[in-house]
Amino acid sequence: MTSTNSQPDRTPAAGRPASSKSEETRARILGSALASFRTRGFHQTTMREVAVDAGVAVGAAYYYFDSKDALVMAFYERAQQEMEPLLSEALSSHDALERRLRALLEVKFDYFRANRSLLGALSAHVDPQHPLSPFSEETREIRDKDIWFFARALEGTSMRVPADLKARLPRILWMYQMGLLLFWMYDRSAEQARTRQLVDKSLAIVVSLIQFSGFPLMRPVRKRVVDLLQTVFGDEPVPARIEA
Amino acid sequence: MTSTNSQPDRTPAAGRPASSKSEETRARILGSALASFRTRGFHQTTMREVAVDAGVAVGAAYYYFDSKDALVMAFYERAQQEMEPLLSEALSSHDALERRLRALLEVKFDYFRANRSLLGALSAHVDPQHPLSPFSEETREIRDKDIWFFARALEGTSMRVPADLKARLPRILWMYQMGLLLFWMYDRSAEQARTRQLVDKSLAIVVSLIQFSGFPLMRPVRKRVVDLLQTVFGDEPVPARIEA
DNA sequence: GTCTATATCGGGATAGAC
DNA sequence: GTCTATCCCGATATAGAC
Repeated sequence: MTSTNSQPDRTPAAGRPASSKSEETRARILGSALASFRTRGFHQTTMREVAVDAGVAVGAAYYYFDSKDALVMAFYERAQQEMEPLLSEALSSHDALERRLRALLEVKFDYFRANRSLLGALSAHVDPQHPLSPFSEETREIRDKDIWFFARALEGTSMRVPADLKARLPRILWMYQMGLLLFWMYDRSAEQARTRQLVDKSLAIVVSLIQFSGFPLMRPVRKRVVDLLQTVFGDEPVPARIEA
Repeated sequence: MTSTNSQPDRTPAAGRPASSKSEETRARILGSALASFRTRGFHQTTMREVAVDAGVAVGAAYYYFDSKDALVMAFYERAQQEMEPLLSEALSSHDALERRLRALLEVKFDYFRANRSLLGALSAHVDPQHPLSPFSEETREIRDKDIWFFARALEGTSMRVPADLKARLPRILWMYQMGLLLFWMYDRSAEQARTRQLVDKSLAIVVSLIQFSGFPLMRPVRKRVVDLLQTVFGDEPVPARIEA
């Protein structure tokens, strides 16, 4: 759980023109792995099963994926890639901040609905040193792309947000999203009704807070909070847009 | 990581008069395990090593502890037990809420200082279904005892806290503490300076918030927050004092 | 380059002899 | 209560077929 070199791996875009055959095998292995993860959970799934289900030898599975964890990483990457257009669309159809944020969240929940347990395997890693952690160096690119959508959600709205807070807000909102997803993953209530309530109630509060933050009276409080945020997150700026 | 039956295990208090010899072996195994966890980390430590260091066979180690995880659970229990008197003392030497909370936190940080990596192994489990999770049924007793100290911290101070919030606050403060410990575990700054800053700044804000919460003007905001808390934590009350 | 087959190793966990 | 032998699995390495 500590050292798992999930190498850059052989993505289609990585080199020559996608060598169809190989890509197909890779996709089949990833597919059978995800299916197994979904039905039996990450830990119950063995690489031997994955290989058999995909109709290849164990060695082939390891040829394409450096480790079991690398399969999860591949899922993570694929998810981000597939969600990007959906997230862009979500933003373009709403103006008010609350609606925009909600739209982003809904894309995530919809996309991950079928993979709740899998997501659990991922978020089991809090340690930023672990490659699969949402806070690791290895997942930075994915994370930054995602944070960027929260920056866009803020940009595109008419609400005025103080500059000092605005610089921190995308990352905070991303954290807020992660918290919601975490709660959702382990929400045992029917149809995750509790998560739904949590989203409604917390979103309203979050947006109010952002609104209030601009009031002159709130300035001293805001300064203290921004200072706190700086302590937690350091000086990392909002990631610049990474061109696809 | 999903199913790990760490059974109630054979604690001295569990049955006959402590059968000294057996207890001694058990303690030796736990001791060598913790030593290994500290120096080499949880994952690098093998049960074979633990057994050899304790001068027993692997099977013997498994006779006393159902799994490697059970060793961590034993550590968790022992920690709670050993910290209780220290926590009581911390409370009895301070009056102001901020001082009382800080004193509780300091006991935790001091106690766990030598075991930072070990604590990491524990908190790797967010899933409330996992026995070792700080939110699991298996750790409920330990958790409840700990939450109870936050209730005491609130009780013993002169600050007036609205009843609706007061009922929720001990659990919230416990969560706050868990967040701080989590940050601390992975804080790579020298001497965990960042955690120290985080404690100082956040504690001031937390106490201010509690103070403000009683202002009549804050009532509507407070109601919304309390409602939110209820959604997250359900109706679980502050645990009653469990008599030792 | 893509894949099979197979062997080996380390490590958690267990069964059964003593 | 304790030990030995064993099992299973993830990971890795290698030899070689195509």
